[in-house]
Amino acid sequence: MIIMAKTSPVIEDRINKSQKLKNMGISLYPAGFQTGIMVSDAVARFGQMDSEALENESKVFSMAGRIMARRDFGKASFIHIKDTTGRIQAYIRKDKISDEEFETFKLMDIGDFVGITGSFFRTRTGELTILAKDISLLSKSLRPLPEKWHGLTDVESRYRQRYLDLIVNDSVKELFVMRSRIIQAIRHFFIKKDFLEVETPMMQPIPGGATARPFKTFHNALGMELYLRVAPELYLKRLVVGGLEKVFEINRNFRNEGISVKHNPEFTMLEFYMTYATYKDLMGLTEALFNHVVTKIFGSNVIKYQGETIDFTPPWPRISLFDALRDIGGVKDDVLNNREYAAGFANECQISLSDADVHGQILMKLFDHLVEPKLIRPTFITGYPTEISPLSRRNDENPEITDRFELFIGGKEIANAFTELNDPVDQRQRFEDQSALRKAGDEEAQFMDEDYLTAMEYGMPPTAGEGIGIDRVIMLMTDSASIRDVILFPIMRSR
RNA sequence: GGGCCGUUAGCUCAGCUAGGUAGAGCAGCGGACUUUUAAUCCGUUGGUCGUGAGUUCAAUUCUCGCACGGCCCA
Repeated sequence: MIIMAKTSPVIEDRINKSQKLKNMGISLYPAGFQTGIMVSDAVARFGQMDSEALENESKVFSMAGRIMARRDFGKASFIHIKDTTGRIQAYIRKDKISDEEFETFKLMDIGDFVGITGSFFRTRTGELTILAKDISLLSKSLRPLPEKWHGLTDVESRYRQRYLDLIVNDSVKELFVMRSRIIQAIRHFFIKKDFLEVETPMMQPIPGGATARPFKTFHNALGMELYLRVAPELYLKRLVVGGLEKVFEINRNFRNEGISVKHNPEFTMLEFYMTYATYKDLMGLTEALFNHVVTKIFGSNVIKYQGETIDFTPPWPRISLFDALRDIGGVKDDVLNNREYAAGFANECQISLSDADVHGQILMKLFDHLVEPKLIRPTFITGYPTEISPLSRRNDENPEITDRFELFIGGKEIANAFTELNDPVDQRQRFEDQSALRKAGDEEAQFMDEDYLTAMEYGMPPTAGEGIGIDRVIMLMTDSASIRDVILFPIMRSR
Protein backbone atom coordinates (compact mmCIF):
# COMPACT_ATOMS: atom_id res chain seq x y z
CA MET A 1 0.00 0.00 0.00
CA ILE A 2 1.30 3.44 -0.90
CA ILE A 3 1.07 5.61 2.18
CA MET A 4 2.63 8.77 0.82
CA ALA A 5 4.26 9.86 -2.39
CA LYS A 6 7.47 10.77 -0.62
CA THR A 7 8.58 10.06 2.91
CA SER A 8 11.48 10.88 5.14
CA PRO A 9 12.69 9.41 8.43
CA VAL A 10 10.71 12.04 10.31
CA ILE A 11 7.56 11.07 8.44
CA GLU A 12 8.24 7.36 8.93
CA ASP A 13 8.24 7.98 12.68
CA ARG A 14 4.82 9.54 12.48
CA ILE A 15 3.46 6.73 10.35
CA ASN A 16 4.75 4.29 12.96
CA LYS A 17 3.07 6.25 15.72
CA SER A 18 -0.15 6.29 13.72
CA GLN A 19 0.00 2.50 13.48
CA LYS A 20 0.57 2.19 17.22
CA LEU A 21 -2.42 4.43 17.88
CA LYS A 22 -4.57 2.38 15.52
CA ASN A 23 -3.46 -0.79 17.30
CA MET A 24 -4.62 0.78 20.58
CA GLY A 25 -8.03 1.33 18.98
CA ILE A 26 -7.57 5.10 18.78
CA SER A 27 -9.15 6.78 15.79
CA LEU A 28 -6.67 9.01 13.98
CA TYR A 29 -9.38 11.06 12.32
CA PRO A 30 -12.53 11.10 14.45
CA ALA A 31 -15.52 13.13 13.32
CA GLY A 32 -16.04 16.50 15.00
CA PHE A 33 -15.50 17.66 18.56
CA GLN A 34 -17.65 19.65 20.98
CA THR A 35 -15.61 22.77 21.65
CA GLY A 36 -16.72 24.82 24.60
CA ILE A 37 -14.45 27.84 24.50
CA MET A 38 -12.07 29.48 22.07
CA VAL A 39 -8.60 30.60 23.14
CA SER A 40 -9.39 34.30 22.90
CA ASP A 41 -12.57 33.84 24.97
CA ALA A 42 -10.63 31.94 27.61
CA VAL A 43 -8.03 34.70 27.79
CA ALA A 44 -10.72 37.38 27.93
CA ARG A 45 -12.60 35.55 30.66
CA PHE A 46 -9.73 34.27 32.80
CA GLY A 47 -6.70 36.26 31.72
CA GLN A 48 -7.06 38.82 34.48
CA MET A 49 -8.04 36.46 37.31
CA ASP A 50 -5.43 35.57 39.93
CA SER A 51 -4.62 32.03 40.99
CA GLU A 52 -7.06 31.91 43.86
CA ALA A 53 -9.94 33.23 41.83
CA LEU A 54 -9.17 30.68 39.13
CA GLU A 55 -9.13 27.84 41.67
CA ASN A 56 -12.55 28.84 42.95
CA GLU A 57 -13.75 28.93 39.35
CA SER A 58 -13.58 25.16 39.05
CA LYS A 59 -15.66 24.93 35.91
CA VAL A 60 -14.52 22.56 33.17
CA PHE A 61 -14.18 23.62 29.52
CA SER A 62 -13.43 21.92 26.24
CA MET A 63 -10.96 23.37 23.79
CA ALA A 64 -9.54 22.18 20.50
CA GLY A 65 -6.51 23.18 18.50
CA ARG A 66 -3.27 22.25 16.84
CA ILE A 67 -0.26 21.35 19.00
CA MET A 68 2.39 23.99 18.28
CA ALA A 69 4.95 23.26 21.00
CA ARG A 70 5.63 20.49 23.47
CA ARG A 71 7.82 20.27 26.57
CA ASP A 72 7.92 16.87 28.23
CA PHE A 73 8.82 16.02 31.83
CA GLY A 74 8.46 12.28 32.01
CA LYS A 75 5.13 12.05 33.77
CA ALA A 76 3.91 15.50 32.76
CA SER A 77 4.06 17.80 29.81
CA PHE A 78 3.33 21.34 28.74
CA ILE A 79 2.01 21.92 25.27
CA HIS A 80 0.80 24.97 23.40
CA ILE A 81 -2.30 24.57 21.31
CA LYS A 82 -3.46 27.02 18.70
CA ASP A 83 -6.90 27.73 17.38
CA THR A 84 -8.00 30.44 14.98
CA THR A 85 -8.14 32.98 17.81
CA GLY A 86 -4.77 32.38 19.45
CA ARG A 87 -2.48 30.12 21.45
CA ILE A 88 -2.85 28.79 24.95
CA GLN A 89 -0.81 26.48 27.13
CA ALA A 90 -2.13 23.15 28.34
CA TYR A 91 -0.69 21.07 31.15
CA ILE A 92 -0.92 17.31 30.81
CA ARG A 93 -0.26 15.29 33.99
CA LYS A 94 -0.20 11.52 34.08
CA ASP A 95 -2.10 11.51 37.39
CA LYS A 96 -4.90 13.72 36.04
CA ILE A 97 -5.86 11.70 32.95
CA SER A 98 -6.41 8.01 32.25
CA ASP A 99 -3.52 5.69 31.44
CA GLU A 100 -4.84 5.18 27.94
CA GLU A 101 -5.07 8.92 27.37
CA PHE A 102 -1.51 9.37 28.59
CA GLU A 103 -0.29 6.62 26.26
CA THR A 104 -2.17 8.32 23.42
CA PHE A 105 -0.70 11.66 24.35
CA LYS A 106 2.83 10.25 24.27
CA LEU A 107 2.24 9.32 20.61
CA MET A 108 1.04 12.79 19.68
CA ASP A 109 3.26 15.18 17.75
CA ILE A 110 3.57 18.87 17.10
CA GLY A 111 1.08 19.53 14.35
CA ASP A 112 -1.59 17.12 15.60
CA PHE A 113 -5.03 18.45 16.48
CA VAL A 114 -6.18 17.70 20.01
CA GLY A 115 -9.29 18.17 22.07
CA ILE A 116 -8.73 18.99 25.73
CA THR A 117 -11.23 19.17 28.54
CA GLY A 118 -10.11 20.69 31.80
CA SER A 119 -10.04 23.68 34.08
CA PHE A 120 -7.92 26.81 33.98
CA PHE A 121 -5.17 27.67 36.41
CA ARG A 122 -2.14 29.88 36.54
CA THR A 123 1.37 28.36 36.48
CA ARG A 124 4.24 29.32 38.74
CA THR A 125 5.36 31.80 36.08
CA GLY A 126 1.86 33.21 35.80
CA GLU A 127 0.74 31.81 32.45
CA LEU A 128 -2.92 31.00 32.01
CA THR A 129 -3.04 27.26 31.38
CA ILE A 130 -5.68 24.59 31.00
CA LEU A 131 -5.07 21.50 33.14
CA ALA A 132 -6.24 18.51 31.13
CA LYS A 133 -8.77 16.14 32.66
CA ASP A 134 -9.31 14.54 29.27
CA ILE A 135 -7.29 14.70 26.08
CA SER A 136 -8.09 13.13 22.74
CA LEU A 137 -6.55 13.06 19.31
CA LEU A 138 -8.64 14.94 16.73
CA SER A 139 -6.39 14.62 13.69
CA LYS A 140 -2.96 13.09 13.15
CA SER A 141 -0.34 15.11 11.31
CA LEU A 142 2.09 13.06 9.23
CA ARG A 143 4.48 15.84 8.27
CA PRO A 144 6.61 17.95 10.60
CA LEU A 145 5.83 21.65 10.75
CA PRO A 146 8.54 24.21 9.99
CA GLU A 147 10.83 25.13 12.83
CA LYS A 148 9.31 26.87 15.84
CA TRP A 149 11.83 29.70 16.06
CA HIS A 150 12.47 30.83 12.48
CA GLY A 151 9.19 29.62 11.07
CA LEU A 152 8.93 29.29 7.30
CA THR A 153 10.91 32.01 5.54
CA ASP A 154 11.58 30.58 2.10
CA VAL A 155 9.44 32.83 -0.09
CA GLU A 156 8.71 30.17 -2.67
CA SER A 157 7.50 27.69 -0.05
CA ARG A 158 5.46 30.38 1.65
CA TYR A 159 3.53 31.07 -1.57
CA ARG A 160 3.27 27.49 -2.78
CA GLN A 161 2.31 26.12 0.63
CA ARG A 162 0.43 29.09 2.00
CA TYR A 163 -1.25 26.83 4.57
CA LEU A 164 2.13 26.34 6.25
CA ASP A 165 2.81 30.06 6.10
CA LEU A 166 -0.54 30.64 7.81
CA ILE A 167 0.11 28.01 10.48
CA VAL A 168 3.55 29.15 11.56
CA ASN A 169 3.71 32.84 10.66
CA ASP A 170 1.08 34.57 12.75
CA SER A 171 1.62 37.91 11.03
CA VAL A 172 0.64 36.35 7.70
CA LYS A 173 -2.63 35.16 9.13
CA GLU A 174 -3.24 38.58 10.66
CA LEU A 175 -2.61 40.18 7.28
CA PHE A 176 -5.23 38.06 5.55
CA VAL A 177 -7.70 38.65 8.37
CA MET A 178 -7.10 42.35 7.85
CA ARG A 179 -7.62 41.94 4.12
CA SER A 180 -11.00 40.42 4.78
CA ARG A 181 -11.92 43.19 7.21
CA ILE A 182 -10.91 45.93 4.78
CA ILE A 183 -13.06 44.40 2.04
CA GLN A 184 -15.93 44.07 4.49
CA ALA A 185 -15.57 47.74 5.41
CA ILE A 186 -15.61 48.71 1.73
CA ARG A 187 -18.69 46.60 1.09
CA HIS A 188 -20.39 48.06 4.14
CA PHE A 189 -19.66 51.60 2.93
CA PHE A 190 -21.39 51.02 -0.39
CA ILE A 191 -24.32 49.09 1.01
CA LYS A 192 -24.91 51.91 3.51
CA LYS A 193 -25.08 54.30 0.58
CA ASP A 194 -27.77 52.17 -1.12
CA PHE A 195 -25.50 50.61 -3.73
CA LEU A 196 -26.57 47.20 -4.99
CA GLU A 197 -23.90 44.52 -5.08
CA VAL A 198 -24.04 42.55 -8.33
CA GLU A 199 -22.11 39.87 -10.18
CA THR A 200 -21.45 40.15 -13.90
CA PRO A 201 -19.80 37.71 -16.31
CA MET A 202 -16.17 36.76 -15.90
CA MET A 203 -16.36 34.86 -19.18
CA GLN A 204 -17.09 37.34 -21.94
CA PRO A 205 -17.42 36.91 -25.71
CA ILE A 206 -15.87 40.39 -26.15
CA PRO A 207 -13.43 41.50 -23.48
CA GLY A 208 -13.96 45.16 -22.73
CA GLY A 209 -13.71 47.90 -20.18
CA ALA A 210 -9.95 48.19 -19.94
CA THR A 211 -6.88 48.58 -22.07
CA ALA A 212 -5.32 45.19 -21.45
CA ARG A 213 -4.50 41.88 -23.07
CA PRO A 214 -7.08 39.19 -22.21
CA PHE A 215 -6.86 35.45 -21.53
CA LYS A 216 -8.67 33.37 -24.10
CA THR A 217 -10.61 30.17 -23.48
CA PHE A 218 -13.10 27.97 -25.27
CA HIS A 219 -16.56 26.69 -24.44
CA ASN A 220 -16.91 23.20 -25.92
CA ALA A 221 -20.70 22.83 -25.91
CA LEU A 222 -21.24 26.25 -27.47
CA GLY A 223 -18.24 25.87 -29.75
CA MET A 224 -17.40 29.41 -28.78
CA GLU A 225 -14.32 31.39 -27.92
CA LEU A 226 -14.57 33.30 -24.67
CA TYR A 227 -12.30 35.68 -22.84
CA LEU A 228 -11.73 36.04 -19.13
CA ARG A 229 -12.74 39.54 -18.30
CA VAL A 230 -10.19 42.33 -18.00
CA ALA A 231 -12.88 44.48 -16.34
CA PRO A 232 -16.58 44.27 -15.51
CA GLU A 233 -17.21 47.81 -16.75
CA LEU A 234 -19.31 47.28 -19.85
CA TYR A 235 -21.66 44.87 -18.07
CA LEU A 236 -22.08 47.13 -15.07
CA LYS A 237 -22.98 49.98 -17.41
CA ARG A 238 -25.55 47.76 -19.14
CA LEU A 239 -27.10 47.46 -15.67
CA VAL A 240 -27.13 51.23 -15.39
CA VAL A 241 -29.02 51.32 -18.70
CA GLY A 242 -31.35 48.78 -17.12
CA GLY A 243 -32.20 51.18 -14.32
CA LEU A 244 -29.92 49.94 -11.54
CA GLU A 245 -28.74 53.39 -10.59
CA LYS A 246 -26.10 52.50 -8.01
CA VAL A 247 -24.24 49.23 -8.45
CA PHE A 248 -20.93 47.80 -7.34
CA GLU A 249 -19.00 44.60 -7.86
CA ILE A 250 -15.96 43.26 -6.03
CA ASN A 251 -14.37 40.40 -7.89
CA ARG A 252 -11.52 39.11 -9.98
CA ASN A 253 -10.17 40.54 -13.23
CA PHE A 254 -7.69 38.69 -15.44
CA ARG A 255 -5.00 40.35 -17.50
CA ASN A 256 -2.58 38.41 -19.63
CA GLU A 257 0.41 40.59 -18.89
CA GLY A 258 3.66 40.69 -16.98
CA ILE A 259 4.00 39.72 -13.35
CA SER A 260 5.63 42.10 -10.90
CA VAL A 261 5.42 43.30 -7.32
CA LYS A 262 2.40 45.32 -8.48
CA HIS A 263 0.83 42.85 -10.94
CA ASN A 264 -0.72 39.42 -10.59
CA PRO A 265 -2.55 37.99 -13.63
CA GLU A 266 -5.72 37.66 -11.57
CA PHE A 267 -6.45 40.44 -9.17
CA THR A 268 -9.39 41.82 -7.28
CA MET A 269 -11.16 44.90 -8.49
CA LEU A 270 -13.91 47.02 -7.05
CA GLU A 271 -16.01 48.82 -9.62
CA PHE A 272 -18.99 51.02 -8.85
CA TYR A 273 -21.33 53.19 -10.88
CA MET A 274 -23.51 56.03 -9.72
CA THR A 275 -26.18 57.56 -11.91
CA TYR A 276 -26.40 61.38 -12.08
CA ALA A 277 -22.95 61.75 -10.54
CA THR A 278 -19.85 63.17 -12.19
CA TYR A 279 -16.19 62.27 -11.77
CA LYS A 280 -15.93 65.21 -9.37
CA ASP A 281 -18.59 63.68 -7.14
CA LEU A 282 -16.58 60.47 -7.15
CA MET A 283 -13.50 62.27 -5.82
CA GLY A 284 -15.47 63.21 -2.74
CA LEU A 285 -16.94 59.73 -2.49
CA THR A 286 -13.46 58.20 -2.79
CA GLU A 287 -12.12 60.41 -0.02
CA ALA A 288 -15.05 59.37 2.13
CA LEU A 289 -14.54 55.69 1.30
CA PHE A 290 -10.86 55.67 2.25
CA ASN A 291 -11.48 57.64 5.39
CA HIS A 292 -14.23 55.24 6.39
CA VAL A 293 -12.00 52.22 5.84
CA VAL A 294 -8.77 53.59 7.30
CA THR A 295 -10.49 54.96 10.38
CA LYS A 296 -12.40 51.74 10.87
CA ILE A 297 -9.30 49.56 10.58
CA PHE A 298 -6.65 51.79 12.19
CA GLY A 299 -8.70 54.19 14.29
CA SER A 300 -6.72 56.99 12.63
CA ASN A 301 -6.46 58.78 9.29
CA VAL A 302 -2.74 58.21 9.03
CA ILE A 303 -0.89 55.04 8.07
CA LYS A 304 2.72 54.04 7.49
CA TYR A 305 3.69 52.54 4.16
CA GLN A 306 7.25 51.40 3.43
CA GLY A 307 8.68 54.06 5.70
CA GLU A 308 6.41 56.82 4.35
CA THR A 309 3.63 58.42 6.31
CA ILE A 310 0.39 58.62 4.37
CA ASP A 311 -2.32 60.96 5.61
CA PHE A 312 -5.81 60.32 4.26
CA THR A 313 -7.36 63.46 5.69
CA PRO A 314 -9.38 65.16 2.92
CA PRO A 315 -9.31 67.11 0.74
CA TRP A 316 -6.65 65.43 -1.38
CA PRO A 317 -4.67 67.36 -4.01
CA ARG A 318 -6.21 67.47 -7.48
CA ILE A 319 -3.68 68.06 -10.25
CA SER A 320 -4.15 67.87 -13.97
CA LEU A 321 -2.07 65.33 -15.86
CA PHE A 322 -0.25 68.05 -17.78
CA ASP A 323 0.49 70.08 -14.64
CA ALA A 324 1.75 66.96 -12.91
CA LEU A 325 4.01 66.09 -15.83
CA ARG A 326 5.37 69.63 -15.91
CA ASP A 327 5.59 70.47 -12.21
CA ILE A 328 6.36 67.07 -10.69
CA GLY A 329 7.93 65.27 -13.65
CA GLY A 330 9.88 68.27 -14.99
CA VAL A 331 8.54 67.72 -18.51
CA LYS A 332 8.77 70.64 -20.95
CA ASP A 333 5.78 72.13 -22.73
CA ASP A 334 6.83 71.02 -26.22
CA VAL A 335 6.81 67.42 -24.98
CA LEU A 336 3.29 67.94 -23.70
CA ASN A 337 2.11 69.43 -26.98
CA ASN A 338 3.87 67.40 -29.63
CA ARG A 339 4.14 63.66 -30.19
CA GLU A 340 7.57 63.76 -31.82
CA TYR A 341 9.08 65.81 -29.00
CA ALA A 342 7.44 63.44 -26.52
CA ALA A 343 8.86 60.40 -28.32
CA GLY A 344 12.31 61.97 -28.36
CA PHE A 345 12.17 62.79 -24.68
CA ALA A 346 10.96 59.26 -23.85
CA ASN A 347 13.99 57.90 -25.70
CA GLU A 348 16.26 60.15 -23.64
CA CYS A 349 14.63 58.70 -20.52
CA GLN A 350 15.28 55.19 -21.89
CA ILE A 351 11.60 54.40 -21.98
CA SER A 352 10.77 51.92 -24.71
CA LEU A 353 8.00 52.95 -27.07
CA SER A 354 6.18 51.21 -29.85
CA ASP A 355 5.74 52.97 -33.19
CA ALA A 356 2.00 52.62 -32.74
CA ASP A 357 2.01 54.63 -29.50
CA VAL A 358 -0.12 57.75 -29.79
CA HIS A 359 0.91 60.97 -28.04
CA GLY A 360 -1.32 60.23 -25.06
CA GLN A 361 0.25 56.79 -24.58
CA ILE A 362 3.73 58.29 -24.61
CA LEU A 363 2.71 60.87 -22.04
CA MET A 364 1.33 58.08 -19.85
CA LYS A 365 4.64 56.22 -20.05
CA LEU A 366 6.46 59.41 -19.05
CA PHE A 367 3.99 59.89 -16.24
CA ASP A 368 4.49 56.32 -14.99
CA HIS A 369 8.24 56.94 -14.85
CA LEU A 370 8.59 60.50 -13.72
CA VAL A 371 5.51 61.28 -11.67
CA GLU A 372 3.79 58.17 -10.31
CA PRO A 373 6.56 57.11 -7.90
CA LYS A 374 6.46 60.58 -6.35
CA LEU A 375 2.74 60.61 -5.61
CA ILE A 376 2.94 59.35 -2.05
CA ARG A 377 0.04 61.15 -0.42
CA PRO A 378 -3.37 60.48 -1.96
CA THR A 379 -3.54 62.56 -5.14
CA PHE A 380 -6.12 62.83 -7.90
CA ILE A 381 -4.69 63.32 -11.38
CA THR A 382 -7.25 64.68 -13.86
CA GLY A 383 -7.58 65.61 -17.50
CA TYR A 384 -6.53 62.44 -19.30
CA PRO A 385 -6.35 62.68 -23.10
CA THR A 386 -9.44 61.47 -24.91
CA GLU A 387 -7.40 59.21 -27.21
CA ILE A 388 -6.40 57.01 -24.24
CA SER A 389 -9.80 57.18 -22.52
CA PRO A 390 -12.20 55.46 -24.93
CA LEU A 391 -15.02 55.03 -22.40
CA SER A 392 -14.83 58.45 -20.75
CA ARG A 393 -16.96 61.50 -21.43
CA ARG A 394 -15.26 64.40 -23.20
CA ASN A 395 -14.64 67.52 -21.19
CA ASP A 396 -17.07 70.32 -22.11
CA GLU A 397 -14.34 72.99 -22.32
CA ASN A 398 -11.68 70.87 -24.00
CA PRO A 399 -12.85 67.83 -26.02
CA GLU A 400 -9.25 66.58 -26.28
CA ILE A 401 -9.35 65.57 -22.62
CA THR A 402 -11.95 63.66 -20.63
CA ASP A 403 -13.80 64.05 -17.34
CA ARG A 404 -11.57 61.48 -15.71
CA PHE A 405 -9.21 61.02 -12.81
CA GLU A 406 -6.80 58.47 -11.54
CA LEU A 407 -5.94 58.19 -7.86
CA PHE A 408 -2.38 57.60 -6.71
CA ILE A 409 -1.32 56.65 -3.20
CA GLY A 410 2.07 55.49 -2.00
CA GLY A 411 3.50 55.85 -5.52
CA LYS A 412 0.96 53.42 -6.98
CA GLU A 413 -2.08 53.76 -9.19
CA ILE A 414 -5.01 52.85 -6.97
CA ALA A 415 -8.14 53.95 -8.81
CA ASN A 416 -9.42 55.07 -12.19
CA ALA A 417 -12.69 56.93 -12.56
CA PHE A 418 -14.63 59.03 -14.99
CA THR A 419 -17.90 60.49 -15.97
CA GLU A 420 -19.16 57.80 -18.31
CA LEU A 421 -19.40 58.36 -22.00
CA ASN A 422 -23.13 57.89 -22.66
CA ASP A 423 -23.30 59.31 -26.17
CA PRO A 424 -23.65 56.20 -28.39
CA VAL A 425 -22.47 58.03 -31.50
CA ASP A 426 -19.28 59.25 -29.86
CA GLN A 427 -18.78 55.81 -28.28
CA ARG A 428 -19.03 54.13 -31.68
CA GLN A 429 -16.38 56.48 -33.04
CA ARG A 430 -14.11 55.76 -30.05
CA PHE A 431 -14.45 52.02 -30.57
CA GLU A 432 -13.57 52.49 -34.22
CA ASP A 433 -10.48 54.47 -33.25
CA GLN A 434 -9.52 51.63 -30.92
CA SER A 435 -10.07 49.07 -33.69
CA ALA A 436 -7.71 51.07 -35.87
CA LEU A 437 -5.07 50.96 -33.14
CA ARG A 438 -5.60 47.22 -32.82
CA LYS A 439 -5.10 46.78 -36.54
CA ALA A 440 -1.94 48.85 -36.23
CA GLY A 441 -0.59 46.30 -33.78
CA ASP A 442 -1.72 47.49 -30.35
CA GLU A 443 -2.82 44.25 -28.67
CA GLU A 444 -4.17 46.14 -25.70
CA ALA A 445 -6.57 48.29 -27.73
CA GLN A 446 -10.23 47.76 -26.99
CA PHE A 447 -12.67 45.71 -29.06
CA MET A 448 -15.74 47.00 -30.87
CA ASP A 449 -18.75 45.86 -28.83
CA GLU A 450 -21.97 46.25 -30.81
CA ASP A 451 -24.09 44.75 -28.07
CA TYR A 452 -22.86 47.36 -25.64
CA LEU A 453 -23.52 50.11 -28.17
CA THR A 454 -27.06 48.80 -28.64
CA ALA A 455 -27.62 49.11 -24.90
CA MET A 456 -26.29 52.65 -24.92
CA GLU A 457 -28.49 53.56 -27.89
CA TYR A 458 -31.52 52.83 -25.69
CA GLY A 459 -30.28 55.65 -23.47
CA MET A 460 -27.82 55.66 -20.59
CA PRO A 461 -28.40 58.25 -17.89
CA PRO A 462 -25.54 60.55 -16.95
CA THR A 463 -23.35 58.38 -14.77
CA ALA A 464 -19.94 58.28 -13.17
CA GLY A 465 -18.01 55.13 -12.44
CA GLU A 466 -14.79 54.08 -10.74
CA GLY A 467 -12.54 51.07 -10.40
CA ILE A 468 -10.30 50.52 -7.38
CA GLY A 469 -7.53 47.94 -7.28
CA ILE A 470 -8.29 46.12 -4.07
CA ASP A 471 -4.99 44.24 -3.83
CA ARG A 472 -3.06 47.50 -3.98
CA VAL A 473 -5.30 49.01 -1.32
CA ILE A 474 -4.52 45.98 0.84
CA MET A 475 -0.80 46.44 0.14
CA LEU A 476 -1.00 50.01 1.42
CA MET A 477 -2.92 49.12 4.52
CA THR A 478 -0.77 46.13 5.42
CA ASP A 479 2.55 47.82 4.54
CA SER A 480 3.31 45.11 1.96
CA ALA A 481 5.92 45.70 -0.75
CA SER A 482 4.68 42.93 -3.04
CA ILE A 483 1.19 42.12 -4.30
CA ARG A 484 2.05 38.45 -3.78
CA ASP A 485 2.08 39.05 -0.06
CA VAL A 486 -1.58 40.09 -0.07
CA ILE A 487 -2.89 37.35 -2.38
CA LEU A 488 -3.36 34.00 -0.66
CA PHE A 489 -2.26 31.94 -3.64
CA PRO A 490 -0.28 34.13 -6.05
CA ILE A 491 0.44 32.69 -9.48
CA MET A 492 3.44 30.34 -9.65
CA ARG A 493 5.03 28.32 -12.40
CA SER A 494 4.16 24.67 -11.94
CA ARG A 495 7.00 22.52 -10.80
C1' G B 1 12.94 39.33 -22.63
C1' G B 2 17.81 41.28 -19.96
C1' G B 3 20.99 41.82 -15.43
C1' C B 4 22.17 40.31 -10.47
C1' C B 5 21.35 36.83 -6.47
C1' G B 6 19.59 32.21 -4.52
C1' U B 7 18.39 26.54 -4.42
C1' U B 8 22.74 21.89 0.98
C1' A B 9 18.65 17.22 6.45
C1' G B 10 11.43 18.15 7.76
C1' C B 11 12.66 23.78 8.96
C1' U B 12 16.58 27.86 9.63
C1' C B 13 21.47 28.12 7.99
C1' A B 14 27.27 27.09 7.66
C1' G B 15 30.70 24.79 4.20
C1' C B 16 32.31 26.58 -1.87
C1' U B 17 36.96 32.09 -2.37
C1' A B 18 42.25 28.59 -2.75
C1' G B 19 38.25 20.87 -5.50
C1' G B 20 39.74 15.33 -1.51
C1' U B 21 31.76 13.03 -1.84
C1' A B 22 29.07 17.28 4.19
C1' G B 23 28.30 20.32 9.50
C1' A B 24 25.32 23.22 13.31
C1' G B 25 20.68 24.69 15.72
C1' C B 26 15.62 23.34 15.96
C1' A B 27 12.45 19.16 14.92
C1' G B 28 12.84 13.59 15.34
C1' C B 29 14.46 8.97 18.01
C1' G B 30 16.34 6.55 23.00
C1' G B 31 17.15 7.78 28.29
C1' A B 32 16.46 11.19 33.05
C1' C B 33 12.90 14.70 34.78
C1' U B 34 5.24 16.30 37.59
C1' U B 35 5.11 24.28 37.01
C1' U B 36 7.98 24.42 31.73
C1' U B 37 7.70 28.14 28.00
C1' A B 38 13.52 28.73 22.27
C1' A B 39 12.71 23.90 29.11
C1' U B 40 17.28 21.40 30.74
C1' C B 41 20.87 17.21 30.80
C1' C B 42 23.05 12.53 28.37
C1' G B 43 23.10 9.67 23.90
C1' U B 44 21.60 9.34 18.71
C1' U B 45 19.22 8.81 13.52
C1' G B 46 18.63 11.56 9.23
C1' G B 47 21.42 14.22 2.96
C1' U B 48 20.78 11.13 -4.70
C1' C B 49 24.21 19.19 -1.75
C1' G B 50 17.68 21.75 -7.53
C1' U B 51 18.83 19.22 -12.36
C1' G B 52 21.83 17.69 -16.81
C1' A B 53 26.46 17.96 -19.04
C1' G B 54 31.77 19.42 -19.05
C1' U B 55 36.85 19.94 -16.81
C1' U B 56 39.54 16.69 -13.36
C1' C B 57 42.57 10.93 -10.67
C1' A B 58 38.58 13.30 -7.76
C1' A B 59 33.06 18.28 -8.12
C1' U B 60 28.35 20.44 -2.97
C1' U B 61 32.78 23.43 -4.41
C1' C B 62 35.19 25.27 -10.98
C1' U B 63 32.62 25.97 -16.18
C1' C B 64 28.19 25.73 -19.28
C1' G B 65 23.00 24.53 -20.15
C1' C B 66 18.17 23.83 -17.89
C1' A B 67 14.28 24.25 -13.92
C1' C B 68 12.18 26.95 -9.95
C1' G B 69 12.28 31.38 -6.91
C1' G B 70 13.65 36.59 -5.38
C1' C B 71 15.12 41.67 -6.54
C1' C B 72 15.98 45.28 -10.33
C1' C B 73 15.33 46.75 -15.45
C1' A B 74 12.26 46.31 -20.03
